[in-house]
Amino acid sequence: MTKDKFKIQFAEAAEAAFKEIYGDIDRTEGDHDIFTRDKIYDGLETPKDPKMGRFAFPVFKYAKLLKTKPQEIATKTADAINTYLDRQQRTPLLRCEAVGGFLNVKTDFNTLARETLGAILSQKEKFGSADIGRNRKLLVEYSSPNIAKPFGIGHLRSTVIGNSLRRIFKKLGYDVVGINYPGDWGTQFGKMIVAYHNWGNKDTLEKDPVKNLLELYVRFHDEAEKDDSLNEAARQAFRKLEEGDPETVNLWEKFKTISNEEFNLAYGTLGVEFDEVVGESFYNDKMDSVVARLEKAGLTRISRGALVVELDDPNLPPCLLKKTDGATLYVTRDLAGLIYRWEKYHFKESLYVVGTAQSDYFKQALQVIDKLETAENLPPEQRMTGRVRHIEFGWVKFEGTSMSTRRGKLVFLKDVIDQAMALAREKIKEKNPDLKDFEKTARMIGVGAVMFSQLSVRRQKDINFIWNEVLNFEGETGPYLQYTHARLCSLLRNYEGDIGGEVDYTLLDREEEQRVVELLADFPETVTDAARVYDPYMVTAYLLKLSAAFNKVYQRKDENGRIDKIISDDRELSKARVSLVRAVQTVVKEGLYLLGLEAPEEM
RNA sequence: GCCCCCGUAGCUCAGGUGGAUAGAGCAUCGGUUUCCUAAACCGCAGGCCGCAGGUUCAAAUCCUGCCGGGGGUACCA
Repeated sequence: MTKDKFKIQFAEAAEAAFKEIYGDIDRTEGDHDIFTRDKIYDGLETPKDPKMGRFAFPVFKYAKLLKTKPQEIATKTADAINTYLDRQQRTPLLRCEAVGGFLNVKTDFNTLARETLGAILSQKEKFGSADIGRNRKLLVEYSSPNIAKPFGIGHLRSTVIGNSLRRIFKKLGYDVVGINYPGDWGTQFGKMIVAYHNWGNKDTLEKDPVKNLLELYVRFHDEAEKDDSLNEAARQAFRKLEEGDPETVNLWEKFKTISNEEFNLAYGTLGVEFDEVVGESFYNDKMDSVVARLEKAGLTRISRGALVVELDDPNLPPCLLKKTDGATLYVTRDLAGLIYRWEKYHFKESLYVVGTAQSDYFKQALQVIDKLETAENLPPEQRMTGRVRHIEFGWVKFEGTSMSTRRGKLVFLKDVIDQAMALAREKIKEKNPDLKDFEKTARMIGVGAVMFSQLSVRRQKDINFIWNEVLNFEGETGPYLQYTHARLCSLLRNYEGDIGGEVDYTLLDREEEQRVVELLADFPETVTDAARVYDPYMVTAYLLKLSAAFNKVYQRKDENGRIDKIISDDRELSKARVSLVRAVQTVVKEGLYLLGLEAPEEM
């Protein structure tokens, strides 16, 4: 956690004040002193209305213990805190005010502005960075699409969330390894192989590979409903693949190549990056040793013809390692992957950005690992239990209905991006026809709108993909943030003077401007917050607030109803305001980067 | 059946470890541009926070039950 220095100062002063006034009362709760600065720091909240102060401390909880009305506690301690602060500081930075049972704290604007804006202008995009992750290896697995299926918007969510988390943790100094783990193995390939033999051929496959693969996939499930023998054939085909039958392997390779080309195209347009791409099949030769290890630990048994590990959790079925026919399962490879990655990286943490539907499978896999490490009596530092985390997210529904690859009912990412870009072109033609980087900007905006759609709610929630909302560039959207950034850049282009050197921040005396400064000061905490809950949404919400606050400054009107311009004849005032603009631009750009969106300078 | 998640304005969502009059955006309606990019800004309107109890000085937030939606529930991933 990046701690706010103002809050720390307050907590210290409050501790001293409480002890001074209520020193003779037994202040312990259990064996903990309730008036420590840490407790007070943790009890700080943000007032509903920013006008009430930058932060606040409720004292209701002390009323019973101190046998005093909350209002009285607040009034008395507010005075004592202010006195204490006055003694400590030459220039008072904080001012405390009792309102009801709250201690509302206001920070001295000049100090806040000087420190915050100064830091942003000198650190630039490094503002908000930290080293709390130093020497900590962190793995993030995301995207992980299934080979032989088109890249639909269903896969988009993991891709976008993971990509963002990778950037957020890097910013905090973690040594991050972003991993793509495509599903290139499993019974589904048996299905594809059978489908290809029955209804496919080389020519149609080469003409439109991706489309043809989907057709085969859908047709298989269609026909398998009527004819169960197809499923049996698929199982056999998969077993042949596992046994290394050359012709089957060959076909599998072809499917893989086709899909990889499509995926890489998608990652390219989205600007999504990975440090490592390792498919499920990579673990094919690493499963035996895992199974052997589990057997040696005495954890396996045969149940209904399958090799399983029984779990202690009564809510989970046994974890299947091998099917009756000896073929492996998804979880088997995942276990191998878990162990392989642990041995390779000895990570501090390993994150799996995978949908909530697989939550039970993760529990199973992790409990198997836990049982194994316990059975082997490993010392704590050699155990990965507790370091692996399933970062789950809700479904992506389409216009209120659920998508299904099997029924061919899905939305292609490419179509979505094409439509978004088409709309972006239209808008540019309408609003800024002379724009130089026309196509490039249209792509930034279109892709930004699509990616934003995946970052606009907390990850645990389902997302309803609605065309009208994704293709809307107004209000709380990606293009709105990008537009704000472009406007900020435009101001910087228009300003003739210099920015650095002495700036008189007291000139930023409008309420709207001060609100922006306060928000800028919150950026570092926002980044650590997003990391703490593993959710880029925290950054999204922050950027929307910051942009809205800045846009208010931008269009603020003076007493005469005229726009109070940032750049005016008043050189000192302009300088102060443009410094603010520069700071906002820096933070918006960096925030967009953390989300994985590009920040156009003009649009 | 059992387990997990969710239920806030017409729609999509915010409301960190309970706190000060429940907030945004979209849509609707009205206003702002002799232009520092109106992809913006301002305003009107819109709510028994699914229902019923309980804990608390204080509950949208915590506990229990019910109703409604989604997901999972050994040989798919």
